[in-house]
Amino acid sequence: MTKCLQSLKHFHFNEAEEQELAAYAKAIGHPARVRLIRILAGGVCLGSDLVSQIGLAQSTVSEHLRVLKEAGLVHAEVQHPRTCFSLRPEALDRLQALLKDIRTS
Amino acid sequence: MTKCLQSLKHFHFNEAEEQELAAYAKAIGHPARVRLIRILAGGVCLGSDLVSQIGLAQSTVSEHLRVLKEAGLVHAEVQHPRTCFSLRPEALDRLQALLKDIRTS
DNA sequence: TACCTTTATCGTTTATTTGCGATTAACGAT
DNA sequence: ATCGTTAATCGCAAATAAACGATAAAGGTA
Repeated sequence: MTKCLQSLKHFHFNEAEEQELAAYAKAIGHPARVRLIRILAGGVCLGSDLVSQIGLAQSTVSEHLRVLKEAGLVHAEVQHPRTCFSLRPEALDRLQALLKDIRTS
Repeated sequence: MTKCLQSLKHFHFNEAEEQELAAYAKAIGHPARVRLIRILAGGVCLGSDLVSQIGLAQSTVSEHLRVLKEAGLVHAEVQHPRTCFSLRPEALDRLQALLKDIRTS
């Protein structure tokens, strides 16, 4: 009841970390992007292969990959005319650390 | 390069788990909801206190709480006229497990 | 130079999300 | 029975996201 009011005083919210966590989560918050991440967890992959694995238009997959790139979860290395996509494990590490911290913040 | 094509064969995606992970992530994917979760990680809290902690309208906070409830991350116990909100740690456990599994799926 | 392949971007449509004020519902207390 | 308090819901506007087809860009190759 008042337990809450007490503990609130001690919060010094790290707004930057909150936004960081929210941004990661938002990027992962779509089934197609979860699938992309899972595929990439198995190793690097060309965009065209990702497109054929996922039942979505090439432009749609490209957009999902852009979101993942922007969030720092995925890396793209262009080797014309292809692009080699890979997961950035540090990003997942970071996300897991943020999630863990949330429980003791 | 072809590494991807090889590994793709072995995937038997668990679509249910993908959607589960995406749903959790989506719910967390907003700074206000991250903050709500962080507050609740410190203990149960009344809605009115949450509203005053977050600089948003009561209806907006209520909606964010609804999203978190719907995702199973938060529990609400009505004690009229108040409601006591609390975190559901099992949900965070589950989310962390799903995230961990993503790397070895 | 003119193709070919692959990915990114554009333009559009539709759906979802966010945020707010106003209202309603629920019930305990007066 | 009325009042007060608190949270949920409604109705709306604005912003953002999702998806697609079409087009463009970027280089290698013939």
